[in-house]
Amino acid sequence: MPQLNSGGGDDLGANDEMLAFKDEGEQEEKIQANVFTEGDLADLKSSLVNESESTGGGGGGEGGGGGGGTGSSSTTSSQTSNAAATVATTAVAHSEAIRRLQDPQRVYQEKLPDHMEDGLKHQDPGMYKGSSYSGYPFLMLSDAYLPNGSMSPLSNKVPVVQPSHGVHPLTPLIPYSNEHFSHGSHSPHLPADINQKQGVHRPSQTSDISGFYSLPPSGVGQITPSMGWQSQPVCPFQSCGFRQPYTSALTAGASFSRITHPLMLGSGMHTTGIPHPGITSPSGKQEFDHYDRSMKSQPEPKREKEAKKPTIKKPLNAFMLYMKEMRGTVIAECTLKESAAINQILGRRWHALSREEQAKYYELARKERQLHMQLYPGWSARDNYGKKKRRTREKQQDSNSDPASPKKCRARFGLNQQMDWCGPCR
DNA sequence: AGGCCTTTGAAGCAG
DNA sequence: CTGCTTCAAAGGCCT
Repeated sequence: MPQLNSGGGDDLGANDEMLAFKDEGEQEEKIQANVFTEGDLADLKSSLVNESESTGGGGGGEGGGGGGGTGSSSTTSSQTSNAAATVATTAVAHSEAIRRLQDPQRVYQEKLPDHMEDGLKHQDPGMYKGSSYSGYPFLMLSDAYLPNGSMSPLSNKVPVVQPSHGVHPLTPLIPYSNEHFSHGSHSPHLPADINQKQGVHRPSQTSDISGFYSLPPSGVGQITPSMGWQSQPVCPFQSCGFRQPYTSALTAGASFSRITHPLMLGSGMHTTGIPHPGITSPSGKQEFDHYDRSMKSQPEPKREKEAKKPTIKKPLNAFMLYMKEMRGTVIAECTLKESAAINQILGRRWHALSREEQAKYYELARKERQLHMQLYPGWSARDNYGKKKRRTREKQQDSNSDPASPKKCRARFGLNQQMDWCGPCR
Protein backbone atom coordinates (compact mmCIF):
# COMPACT_ATOMS: atom_id res chain seq x y z
CA MET A 1 0.00 0.00 0.00
CA PRO A 2 1.78 3.01 -1.24
CA GLN A 3 0.22 5.46 1.11
CA LEU A 4 1.44 3.54 3.99
CA ASN A 5 4.93 4.00 3.00
CA SER A 6 5.60 6.10 5.97
CA GLY A 7 9.18 5.20 6.22
CA GLY A 8 10.12 8.51 4.81
CA GLY A 9 9.35 11.29 7.13
CA ASP A 10 7.18 10.06 9.86
CA ASP A 11 9.25 10.01 12.91
CA LEU A 12 6.44 9.24 15.25
CA GLY A 13 6.73 5.62 15.52
CA ALA A 14 5.40 4.47 12.29
CA ASN A 15 8.16 2.12 11.59
CA ASP A 16 7.47 -0.40 14.19
CA GLU A 17 3.87 -0.32 13.37
CA MET A 18 4.52 -0.83 9.77
CA LEU A 19 6.45 -3.87 10.62
CA ALA A 20 3.62 -5.08 12.66
CA PHE A 21 1.23 -4.37 9.92
CA LYS A 22 3.37 -6.08 7.43
CA ASP A 23 3.43 -9.13 9.55
CA GLU A 24 -0.22 -8.85 10.08
CA GLY A 25 -0.80 -8.57 6.44
CA GLU A 26 1.24 -11.61 5.76
CA GLN A 27 -0.66 -13.48 8.32
CA GLU A 28 -3.81 -12.12 6.97
CA GLU A 29 -3.20 -13.61 3.62
CA LYS A 30 -2.85 -16.97 5.18
CA ILE A 31 -5.85 -16.41 7.30
CA GLN A 32 -7.82 -15.23 4.39
CA ALA A 33 -7.03 -18.42 2.68
CA ASN A 34 -8.60 -20.48 5.33
CA VAL A 35 -10.78 -18.14 7.23
CA PHE A 36 -13.76 -19.31 5.32
CA THR A 37 -12.82 -22.90 5.31
CA GLU A 38 -12.92 -23.36 8.99
CA GLY A 39 -15.52 -25.90 9.59
CA ASP A 40 -15.92 -24.82 13.12
CA LEU A 41 -16.90 -21.45 11.97
CA ALA A 42 -19.60 -22.72 9.75
CA ASP A 43 -22.01 -22.46 12.53
CA LEU A 44 -25.31 -20.80 12.65
CA LYS A 45 -23.97 -17.42 13.30
CA SER A 46 -21.33 -17.45 10.70
CA SER A 47 -23.78 -18.57 8.15
CA LEU A 48 -25.96 -15.81 9.27
CA VAL A 49 -23.11 -13.45 8.89
CA ASN A 50 -22.26 -14.69 5.48
CA GLU A 51 -25.81 -14.42 4.43
CA SER A 52 -26.23 -10.95 5.66
CA GLU A 53 -22.98 -9.86 4.24
CA SER A 54 -23.66 -11.24 0.86
CA THR A 55 -27.04 -9.66 0.70
CA GLY A 56 -26.71 -6.52 2.65
CA GLY A 57 -23.59 -5.16 1.19
CA GLY A 58 -25.15 -2.81 -1.25
CA GLY A 59 -23.54 -4.05 -4.38
CA GLY A 60 -20.74 -5.95 -2.79
CA GLY A 61 -20.22 -9.17 -4.39
CA GLU A 62 -16.61 -9.87 -4.71
CA GLY A 63 -17.13 -12.53 -2.17
CA GLY A 64 -14.35 -11.96 0.21
CA GLY A 65 -11.02 -12.02 -1.40
CA GLY A 66 -11.23 -15.35 -3.01
CA GLY A 67 -13.36 -16.81 -0.37
CA GLY A 68 -15.68 -18.10 -2.98
CA GLY A 69 -19.27 -18.69 -2.23
CA THR A 70 -18.79 -18.80 1.44
CA GLY A 71 -16.90 -15.61 1.63
CA SER A 72 -17.88 -13.39 4.45
CA SER A 73 -15.69 -10.49 3.68
CA SER A 74 -17.99 -8.53 1.53
CA THR A 75 -17.44 -5.91 4.10
CA THR A 76 -14.47 -4.90 2.13
CA SER A 77 -16.24 -4.79 -1.13
CA SER A 78 -19.23 -3.04 0.21
CA GLN A 79 -17.10 -0.55 1.92
CA THR A 80 -15.11 -0.03 -1.15
CA SER A 81 -18.12 0.28 -3.32
CA ASN A 82 -19.53 2.71 -0.91
CA ALA A 83 -16.46 4.76 -1.15
CA ALA A 84 -17.19 6.51 -4.36
CA ALA A 85 -20.72 7.28 -3.47
CA THR A 86 -19.70 8.40 -0.06
CA VAL A 87 -17.17 10.69 -1.50
CA ALA A 88 -19.79 12.14 -3.73
CA THR A 89 -22.32 12.64 -1.03
CA THR A 90 -19.87 14.16 1.30
CA ALA A 91 -18.27 16.32 -1.27
CA VAL A 92 -20.16 19.33 -0.14
CA ALA A 93 -19.23 18.76 3.41
CA HIS A 94 -15.65 18.22 2.43
CA SER A 95 -15.40 21.34 0.48
CA GLU A 96 -16.90 23.16 3.35
CA ALA A 97 -14.43 21.60 5.65
CA ILE A 98 -11.61 22.51 3.41
CA ARG A 99 -12.81 26.00 3.11
CA ARG A 100 -12.90 26.30 6.82
CA LEU A 101 -9.69 24.54 7.06
CA GLN A 102 -8.04 27.11 4.99
CA ASP A 103 -9.28 29.74 7.27
CA PRO A 104 -9.23 28.35 10.72
CA GLN A 105 -9.36 31.65 12.37
CA ARG A 106 -12.55 32.48 10.66
CA VAL A 107 -13.88 29.19 11.67
CA TYR A 108 -13.15 29.94 15.21
CA GLN A 109 -14.85 33.23 14.95
CA GLU A 110 -17.84 31.73 13.37
CA LYS A 111 -18.13 28.92 15.71
CA LEU A 112 -18.90 30.50 18.97
CA PRO A 113 -21.72 32.58 17.67
CA ASP A 114 -23.02 29.55 15.98
CA HIS A 115 -23.33 27.67 19.15
CA MET A 116 -24.61 30.50 21.09
CA GLU A 117 -27.36 31.21 18.71
CA ASP A 118 -28.65 27.77 18.31
CA GLY A 119 -27.78 24.34 17.30
CA LEU A 120 -29.68 24.36 14.10
CA LYS A 121 -27.46 26.76 12.39
CA HIS A 122 -24.82 24.20 11.78
CA GLN A 123 -23.94 23.95 8.22
CA ASP A 124 -20.94 22.21 9.56
CA PRO A 125 -22.29 20.30 12.42
CA GLY A 126 -19.66 17.73 12.27
CA MET A 127 -17.37 20.24 13.69
CA TYR A 128 -18.28 19.09 17.08
CA LYS A 129 -20.49 16.31 16.85
CA GLY A 130 -18.32 14.23 15.33
CA SER A 131 -16.27 13.27 17.75
CA SER A 132 -15.64 12.75 21.00
CA TYR A 133 -12.44 13.52 19.61
CA SER A 134 -13.45 16.99 19.15
CA GLY A 135 -11.38 17.26 22.15
CA TYR A 136 -8.48 16.30 20.11
CA PRO A 137 -6.79 19.12 18.43
CA PHE A 138 -5.98 17.25 15.27
CA LEU A 139 -2.88 19.20 14.98
CA MET A 140 -1.23 17.63 12.06
CA LEU A 141 -4.15 16.50 10.09
CA SER A 142 -5.71 19.64 9.05
CA ASP A 143 -4.33 19.85 5.61
CA ALA A 144 -4.26 16.24 4.93
CA TYR A 145 -7.32 16.32 2.83
CA LEU A 146 -7.53 18.20 -0.31
CA PRO A 147 -10.42 18.53 -2.64
CA ASN A 148 -9.00 15.89 -4.85
CA GLY A 149 -8.43 13.66 -1.93
CA SER A 150 -4.72 13.75 -2.26
CA MET A 151 -2.31 14.42 0.43
CA SER A 152 -1.11 17.83 0.98
CA PRO A 153 2.60 18.14 0.79
CA LEU A 154 2.35 20.08 3.96
CA SER A 155 0.48 17.49 5.80
CA ASN A 156 2.99 16.61 8.37
CA LYS A 157 4.32 13.83 6.25
CA VAL A 158 1.88 11.47 7.73
CA PRO A 159 0.55 9.23 5.06
CA VAL A 160 -3.12 9.52 5.43
CA VAL A 161 -5.11 6.64 4.23
CA GLN A 162 -7.83 7.76 1.99
CA PRO A 163 -11.35 7.26 3.11
CA SER A 164 -12.07 4.78 0.46
CA HIS A 165 -15.30 3.73 2.01
CA GLY A 166 -16.53 6.85 3.52
CA VAL A 167 -14.63 6.46 6.69
CA HIS A 168 -13.17 9.46 8.10
CA PRO A 169 -9.50 9.04 7.76
CA LEU A 170 -9.07 10.04 11.31
CA THR A 171 -11.18 7.55 12.91
CA PRO A 172 -11.65 9.19 16.11
CA LEU A 173 -14.43 10.76 14.31
CA ILE A 174 -15.98 7.66 13.19
CA PRO A 175 -15.89 5.38 16.04
CA TYR A 176 -16.76 8.06 18.38
CA SER A 177 -19.23 9.65 16.15
CA ASN A 178 -21.40 6.78 15.35
CA GLU A 179 -22.96 6.83 18.70
CA HIS A 180 -24.35 10.17 17.99
CA PHE A 181 -26.78 8.65 15.71
CA SER A 182 -27.97 6.37 18.31
CA HIS A 183 -29.66 9.42 19.61
CA GLY A 184 -31.87 9.36 16.67
CA SER A 185 -34.76 10.46 18.72
CA HIS A 186 -33.06 13.71 19.24
CA SER A 187 -32.69 14.42 15.66
CA PRO A 188 -35.62 15.86 13.86
CA HIS A 189 -34.10 14.88 10.57
CA LEU A 190 -33.21 11.43 11.56
CA PRO A 191 -36.18 9.19 11.97
CA ALA A 192 -35.79 6.65 14.60
CA ASP A 193 -35.88 3.85 12.12
CA ILE A 194 -33.53 5.30 9.64
CA ASN A 195 -30.66 3.36 10.89
CA GLN A 196 -32.46 0.16 10.53
CA LYS A 197 -33.51 1.04 7.08
CA GLN A 198 -29.97 1.57 6.26
CA GLY A 199 -28.95 -1.55 7.88
CA VAL A 200 -27.38 0.13 10.77
CA HIS A 201 -29.07 -0.51 13.95
CA ARG A 202 -27.61 0.79 17.10
CA PRO A 203 -29.69 -0.24 19.94
CA SER A 204 -29.02 0.97 23.36
CA GLN A 205 -25.91 2.84 22.69
CA THR A 206 -27.44 5.94 23.91
CA SER A 207 -25.38 6.19 26.95
CA ASP A 208 -22.28 5.95 24.98
CA ILE A 209 -22.23 9.28 23.46
CA SER A 210 -21.40 10.15 26.87
CA GLY A 211 -17.88 9.37 27.24
CA PHE A 212 -16.62 10.21 23.91
CA TYR A 213 -18.85 12.99 23.01
CA SER A 214 -19.83 14.44 26.20
CA LEU A 215 -19.65 18.10 26.01
CA PRO A 216 -18.76 20.36 28.79
CA PRO A 217 -20.93 22.93 30.34
CA SER A 218 -18.35 25.45 29.43
CA GLY A 219 -16.49 26.05 26.25
CA VAL A 220 -18.61 24.60 23.58
CA GLY A 221 -20.97 23.28 26.06
CA GLN A 222 -23.70 25.08 24.32
CA ILE A 223 -23.88 22.10 22.14
CA THR A 224 -26.47 19.96 23.63
CA PRO A 225 -27.28 16.47 22.59
CA SER A 226 -30.14 17.80 20.60
CA MET A 227 -28.24 20.37 18.77
CA GLY A 228 -27.82 20.79 15.15
CA TRP A 229 -24.98 18.50 14.52
CA GLN A 230 -27.23 15.68 15.20
CA SER A 231 -29.36 16.86 12.46
CA GLN A 232 -26.57 16.24 10.11
CA PRO A 233 -27.78 13.98 7.41
CA VAL A 234 -26.69 10.50 7.98
CA CYS A 235 -24.50 8.89 5.46
CA PRO A 236 -26.96 6.98 3.38
CA PHE A 237 -24.82 3.95 3.04
CA GLN A 238 -25.39 0.94 5.00
CA SER A 239 -22.00 0.53 6.40
CA CYS A 240 -21.52 4.10 7.29
CA GLY A 241 -24.82 5.36 8.41
CA PHE A 242 -23.20 6.77 11.47
CA ARG A 243 -20.20 8.20 9.84
CA GLN A 244 -19.46 11.76 9.79
CA PRO A 245 -18.08 13.87 7.09
CA TYR A 246 -14.54 14.83 7.55
CA THR A 247 -15.51 18.22 8.57
CA SER A 248 -15.67 17.61 12.21
CA ALA A 249 -12.15 16.68 12.82
CA LEU A 250 -10.69 18.85 10.25
CA THR A 251 -12.34 21.94 11.37
CA ALA A 252 -11.80 21.06 14.92
CA GLY A 253 -8.19 20.55 14.17
CA ALA A 254 -7.96 23.73 12.29
CA SER A 255 -9.67 25.61 14.96
CA PHE A 256 -7.93 24.28 17.97
CA SER A 257 -4.33 24.23 17.33
CA ARG A 258 -3.12 24.76 20.80
CA ILE A 259 -2.89 22.16 23.38
CA THR A 260 -3.23 22.57 27.02
CA HIS A 261 -2.86 19.50 29.00
CA PRO A 262 -6.32 18.42 29.92
CA LEU A 263 -5.35 17.65 33.41
CA MET A 264 -4.57 21.24 33.87
CA LEU A 265 -8.14 22.00 33.12
CA GLY A 266 -9.46 20.08 35.97
CA SER A 267 -11.44 17.06 35.00
CA GLY A 268 -10.41 15.95 31.65
CA MET A 269 -11.26 19.06 29.83
CA HIS A 270 -9.33 19.90 26.84
CA THR A 271 -8.47 23.42 25.96
CA THR A 272 -11.51 23.45 23.86
CA GLY A 273 -13.56 22.72 26.85
CA ILE A 274 -14.42 19.42 25.35
CA PRO A 275 -13.50 16.46 27.42
CA HIS A 276 -11.29 14.01 25.78
CA PRO A 277 -12.97 10.76 24.98
CA GLY A 278 -10.32 8.90 26.75
CA ILE A 279 -10.95 10.62 29.98
CA THR A 280 -13.24 8.91 32.32
CA SER A 281 -14.18 8.98 35.86
CA PRO A 282 -12.28 6.92 38.34
CA SER A 283 -15.11 4.51 38.32
CA GLY A 284 -14.15 3.58 34.85
CA LYS A 285 -17.43 4.71 33.48
CA GLN A 286 -17.35 7.49 31.06
CA GLU A 287 -18.94 10.45 32.50
CA PHE A 288 -21.71 11.44 30.27
CA ASP A 289 -24.23 11.25 32.97
CA HIS A 290 -22.09 13.34 35.10
CA TYR A 291 -21.70 15.81 32.38
CA ASP A 292 -25.29 15.72 31.52
CA ARG A 293 -26.15 16.71 34.98
CA SER A 294 -23.80 19.56 34.67
CA MET A 295 -25.54 20.59 31.54
CA LYS A 296 -28.67 20.84 33.51
CA SER A 297 -27.15 23.36 35.80
CA GLN A 298 -26.96 20.99 38.65
CA PRO A 299 -23.29 21.01 39.36
CA GLU A 300 -22.00 18.51 41.77
CA PRO A 301 -20.41 19.62 44.93
CA LYS A 302 -16.96 20.85 44.32
CA ARG A 303 -15.52 18.37 46.70
CA GLU A 304 -16.91 15.55 44.71
CA LYS A 305 -15.62 16.97 41.51
CA GLU A 306 -12.21 17.47 42.91
CA ALA A 307 -12.17 14.02 44.30
CA LYS A 308 -12.76 12.54 40.91
CA LYS A 309 -9.52 12.44 39.14
CA PRO A 310 -9.91 11.78 35.50
CA THR A 311 -8.77 8.53 34.07
CA ILE A 312 -7.04 8.84 30.80
CA LYS A 313 -7.77 5.84 28.76
CA LYS A 314 -5.60 4.11 26.31
CA PRO A 315 -5.85 5.20 22.75
CA LEU A 316 -7.73 2.76 20.65
CA ASN A 317 -5.80 0.41 18.49
CA ALA A 318 -6.64 -0.37 14.94
CA PHE A 319 -8.93 -3.20 15.71
CA MET A 320 -10.76 -1.25 18.35
CA LEU A 321 -11.35 1.50 15.90
CA TYR A 322 -12.61 -0.98 13.42
CA MET A 323 -14.89 -2.49 15.98
CA LYS A 324 -16.37 0.78 16.93
CA GLU A 325 -17.15 1.55 13.39
CA MET A 326 -18.50 -1.77 12.35
CA ARG A 327 -20.29 -2.87 15.43
CA GLY A 328 -23.49 -1.25 14.43
CA THR A 329 -23.40 -2.89 11.07
CA VAL A 330 -22.85 -6.29 12.53
CA ILE A 331 -25.57 -5.79 15.05
CA ALA A 332 -27.94 -4.87 12.30
CA GLU A 333 -26.94 -7.62 9.98
CA CYS A 334 -26.71 -10.36 12.47
CA THR A 335 -29.32 -9.23 14.92
CA LEU A 336 -26.87 -9.88 17.64
CA LYS A 337 -26.44 -7.86 20.71
CA GLU A 338 -23.93 -9.67 22.75
CA SER A 339 -20.64 -8.03 22.34
CA ALA A 340 -18.74 -11.22 22.81
CA ALA A 341 -20.38 -12.77 19.81
CA ILE A 342 -20.19 -9.59 17.82
CA ASN A 343 -16.55 -9.24 18.56
CA GLN A 344 -15.89 -12.69 17.27
CA ILE A 345 -17.55 -11.81 14.04
CA LEU A 346 -15.67 -8.59 13.90
CA GLY A 347 -12.46 -10.42 14.52
CA ARG A 348 -13.12 -12.62 11.57
CA ARG A 349 -14.07 -9.70 9.43
CA TRP A 350 -10.97 -7.96 10.51
CA HIS A 351 -8.87 -10.76 9.22
CA ALA A 352 -10.89 -10.83 6.07
CA LEU A 353 -10.17 -7.21 5.39
CA SER A 354 -7.74 -6.40 2.70
CA ARG A 355 -4.43 -4.93 3.57
CA GLU A 356 -5.57 -1.58 2.38
CA GLU A 357 -8.61 -1.67 4.53
CA GLN A 358 -6.68 -2.67 7.56
CA ALA A 359 -4.01 -0.16 6.77
CA LYS A 360 -6.51 2.60 7.16
CA TYR A 361 -7.22 1.56 10.67
CA TYR A 362 -3.61 1.07 11.53
CA GLU A 363 -2.96 4.51 10.28
CA LEU A 364 -5.82 5.94 12.23
CA ALA A 365 -4.68 4.17 15.31
CA ARG A 366 -1.25 5.54 14.84
CA LYS A 367 -2.63 9.03 14.62
CA GLU A 368 -4.64 8.40 17.70
CA ARG A 369 -1.55 7.43 19.56
CA GLN A 370 0.24 10.48 18.31
CA LEU A 371 -2.52 12.73 19.47
CA HIS A 372 -2.75 10.94 22.71
CA MET A 373 0.92 11.37 23.26
CA GLN A 374 0.67 15.02 22.52
CA LEU A 375 -2.27 15.51 24.76
CA TYR A 376 -0.95 13.47 27.61
CA PRO A 377 2.80 13.52 27.38
CA GLY A 378 3.35 11.94 30.72
CA TRP A 379 0.69 9.35 30.44
CA SER A 380 1.53 5.72 30.42
CA ALA A 381 -0.62 2.72 29.87
CA ARG A 382 0.70 1.57 33.14
CA ASP A 383 -1.26 4.33 34.80
CA ASN A 384 -4.40 2.37 34.27
CA TYR A 385 -3.04 -0.91 35.41
CA GLY A 386 -5.04 -2.25 38.23
CA LYS A 387 -7.94 0.05 37.65
CA LYS A 388 -9.83 -2.73 36.11
CA LYS A 389 -10.44 -5.75 38.14
CA ARG A 390 -9.77 -8.48 35.77
CA ARG A 391 -10.09 -12.14 36.17
CA THR A 392 -7.12 -13.78 37.64
CA ARG A 393 -4.79 -15.70 35.51
CA GLU A 394 -5.74 -18.80 37.39
CA LYS A 395 -9.34 -18.24 36.54
CA GLN A 396 -8.48 -17.66 32.96
CA GLN A 397 -6.66 -20.91 32.79
CA ASP A 398 -9.63 -22.65 34.23
CA SER A 399 -11.83 -21.26 31.57
CA ASN A 400 -9.33 -22.21 28.96
CA SER A 401 -9.39 -25.72 30.19
CA ASP A 402 -13.00 -25.83 29.17
CA PRO A 403 -13.04 -24.01 25.91
CA ALA A 404 -16.41 -25.31 24.94
CA SER A 405 -18.36 -24.65 28.04
CA PRO A 406 -22.00 -23.89 27.47
CA LYS A 407 -21.50 -20.41 28.70
CA LYS A 408 -18.70 -19.74 26.32
CA CYS A 409 -20.59 -21.41 23.61
CA ARG A 410 -23.55 -19.19 24.16
CA ALA A 411 -21.42 -16.15 24.22
CA ARG A 412 -19.56 -17.19 21.17
CA PHE A 413 -22.53 -17.84 19.05
CA GLY A 414 -24.95 -15.51 20.64
CA LEU A 415 -27.27 -18.26 21.58
CA ASN A 416 -30.16 -18.00 23.86
CA GLN A 417 -29.86 -18.88 27.43
CA GLN A 418 -31.94 -21.95 26.80
CA MET A 419 -29.46 -23.30 24.34
CA ASP A 420 -26.66 -24.88 26.18
CA TRP A 421 -24.72 -26.10 23.20
CA CYS A 422 -24.52 -25.39 19.60
CA GLY A 423 -23.37 -27.63 16.87
CA PRO A 424 -19.79 -26.56 16.45
CA CYS A 425 -19.13 -26.74 20.14
CA ARG A 426 -20.75 -30.04 20.76
C1' DA B 1 -23.21 -3.18 41.13
C1' DG B 2 -19.68 -4.96 38.87
C1' DG B 3 -17.11 -8.77 36.65
C1' DC B 4 -17.14 -11.92 32.61
C1' DC B 5 -17.05 -12.83 27.82
C1' DT B 6 -14.75 -11.98 23.23
C1' DT B 7 -11.83 -9.87 19.77
C1' DT B 8 -6.91 -7.57 18.22
C1' DG B 9 -3.30 -4.50 19.11
C1' DA B 10 -0.30 -1.64 21.98
C1' DA B 11 2.34 -1.12 25.88
C1' DG B 12 4.57 -2.48 30.10
C1' DC B 13 7.19 -5.68 32.62
C1' DA B 14 9.93 -9.78 34.01
C1' DG B 15 13.37 -12.99 32.87
C1' DC C 1 14.63 -10.17 22.78
C1' DT C 2 10.81 -13.04 24.10
C1' DG C 3 6.74 -14.05 26.32
C1' DC C 4 3.24 -12.86 29.38
C1' DT C 5 -0.13 -9.53 31.23
C1' DT C 6 -3.18 -5.66 31.13
C1' DC C 7 -6.12 -2.49 29.00
C1' DA C 8 -8.80 -0.39 25.36
C1' DA C 9 -14.80 -0.88 23.53
C1' DA C 10 -19.15 -3.02 23.82
C1' DG C 11 -23.41 -4.85 25.96
C1' DG C 12 -25.83 -8.94 27.40
C1' DC C 13 -25.21 -12.21 30.89
C1' DC C 14 -24.21 -13.72 35.43
C1' DT C 15 -23.16 -13.61 40.40
